[in-house]
Amino acid sequence: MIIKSQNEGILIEDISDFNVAQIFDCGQAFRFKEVEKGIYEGVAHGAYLKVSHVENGVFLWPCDIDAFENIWCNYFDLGTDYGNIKRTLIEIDPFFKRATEFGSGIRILRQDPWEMILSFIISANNNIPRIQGSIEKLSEMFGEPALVPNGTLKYSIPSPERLSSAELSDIRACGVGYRDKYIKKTAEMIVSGVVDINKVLQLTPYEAEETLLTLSGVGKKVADCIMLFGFNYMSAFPVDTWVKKAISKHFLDDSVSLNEIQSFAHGHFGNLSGYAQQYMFYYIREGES
DNA sequence: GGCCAGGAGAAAA
DNA sequence: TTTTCTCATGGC
Repeated sequence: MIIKSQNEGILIEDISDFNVAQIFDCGQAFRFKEVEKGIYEGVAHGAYLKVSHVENGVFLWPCDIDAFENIWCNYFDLGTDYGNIKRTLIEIDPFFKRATEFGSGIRILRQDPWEMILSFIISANNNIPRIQGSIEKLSEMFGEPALVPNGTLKYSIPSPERLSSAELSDIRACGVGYRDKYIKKTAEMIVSGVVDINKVLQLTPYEAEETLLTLSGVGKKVADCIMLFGFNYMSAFPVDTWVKKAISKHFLDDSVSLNEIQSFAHGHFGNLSGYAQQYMFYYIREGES
């Protein structure tokens, strides 16, 4: 991997296991979207970025060396060897030969914990386009405006403080339905200090999950997504309807309970569970007919 | 018009 | 403790 600063951006040459479309379309991030063919745009950790494949690598802009080192290198998890992870998963089960070839450029982003909490509360019994729309509306209504280089306005994810003092009807107007009260109450719990999300990383995976489960609108599956995408506990294995389909088709039988799937994943994939889950999710949703 | 979407929470068994 | 019902909303 070679990093070069040019044209008000960063060019990453000789990068492997990186596919922009797969990274942003595999259901882990909701605020990056394709604005032109092959060009994705979004806001993360309070910064604005465009990403695209170019002839000899991946180009990030607008971005200087400081922003790359402080934000984006970590955000895209560039320090992790995904080739090694894929080889290990294939050794564990040959199913992953197809799944990792299909999603060969997937990476688990390192996202903002609060953004993941808000996003995945909204995700419950919902679909991805609507989740994206709701988050965007919440950001426009309650977030802070940030001027981006092309002159348009982008908005940050609304803070817990702002949402805790918002009217339920205004939150619901963003299309979140009955989840309005979950959002407000969870925001209140974080503002009041009942749950300190800054201390979650000091906890064991079990303690972290127990803590997240006390938040309103956060059950087992949502907690696992927050663990995986917001705090990067790679032992987390979120089981949604798609992963349940994949597991019952390729590994266990049809009538397995969520607990059985969890223990199966933990036993087979261990600390690679989060990676395994993401290759599986992307493959079952977009790869298999 | 019923079913589904990256389910959670409360009631009922 | 486990199972069942209800909860907005839009797309098909």
